[in-house]
Amino acid sequence: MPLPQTEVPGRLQAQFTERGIRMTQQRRAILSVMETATKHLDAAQILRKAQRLDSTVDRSTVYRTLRLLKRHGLIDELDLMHINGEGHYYERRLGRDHIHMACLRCGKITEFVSNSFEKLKQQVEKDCHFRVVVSRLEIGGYCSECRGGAQ
Amino acid sequence: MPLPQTEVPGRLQAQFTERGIRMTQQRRAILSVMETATKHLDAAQILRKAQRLDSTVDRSTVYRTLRLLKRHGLIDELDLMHINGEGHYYERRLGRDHIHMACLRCGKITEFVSNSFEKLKQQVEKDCHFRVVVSRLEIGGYCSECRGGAQ
DNA sequence: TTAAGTGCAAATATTTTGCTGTCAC
DNA sequence: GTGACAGCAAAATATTTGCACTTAA
Repeated sequence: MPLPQTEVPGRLQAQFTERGIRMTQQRRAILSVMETATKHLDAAQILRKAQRLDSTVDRSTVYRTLRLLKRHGLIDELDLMHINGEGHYYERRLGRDHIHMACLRCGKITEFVSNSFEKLKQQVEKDCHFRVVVSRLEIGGYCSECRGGAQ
Repeated sequence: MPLPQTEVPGRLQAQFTERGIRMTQQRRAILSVMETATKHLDAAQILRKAQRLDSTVDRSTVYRTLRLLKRHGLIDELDLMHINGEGHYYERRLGRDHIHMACLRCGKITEFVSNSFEKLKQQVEKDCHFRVVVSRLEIGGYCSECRGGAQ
């Protein structure tokens, strides 16, 4: 039942071709941004970066493309515990789910892959008769650097 | 003018007194809504319900009170996997965290309390040296009624 | 008394939509 | 050629803020 880890850490673009989704210049720019991102980006940041690759990219195209990627399960939408307002963040979805931890003091985001998380999802499938498609575990708290003293 | 407050003053209100937070007529209405809610409400729904208890409650007071409750860890903010748009939902925070499962087909929200979830959080504390304060696990998928056939 | 809280209106985000022209296939 | 996709502008949502008045403690 777990997804085969066959996902080549290559191209979102390849996924598009494979699924017969039409490729455009603008989508290529947005996909490239998502592929090369080193941190979680919100829609405004994605727009800005995409426009550096293709100045014609419009805000609405970013939202439409994000929705498309989400529908196809190629990206995840995160809130990062709303540490910086009510916005949303996006990241490429790779083979394995990971936990996001947000430090309530310094704002640092840490990721953590855990077998127990996978087992927990299996338990949900079994005990709740619920077919798990996507999941998101976000934790707010204090990172090792910030938890000294009174925290 | 006293509120038509038939409910027993609940725990949220007691928490306010306990923490020395000033109580107002408007906050009492909002707290009462949160205390008696039987499902997850968004800000607009909370406003509407609170106004039925006290017609003077303003939208901004709702947002300000929700922020206050969140800061004090008395409510949780949820997205329910953004099944119905990009809005946010709120629920009272009770003793035990629970998992939210959202059916991608019928929209039903199910809750699940799991010991494994508690253990997972303990593992994060230990392995990541991260002090867990709040956590949120949301799962999107198909409930038992909706998973027949091709799902 | 007085600092905290409130409504109101306006300002900010954030996301979506209608329309018309364009482009990938 | 044609249906999907684009930009643009405006609408629809969602949330926050400045300010003068009110109120809980």
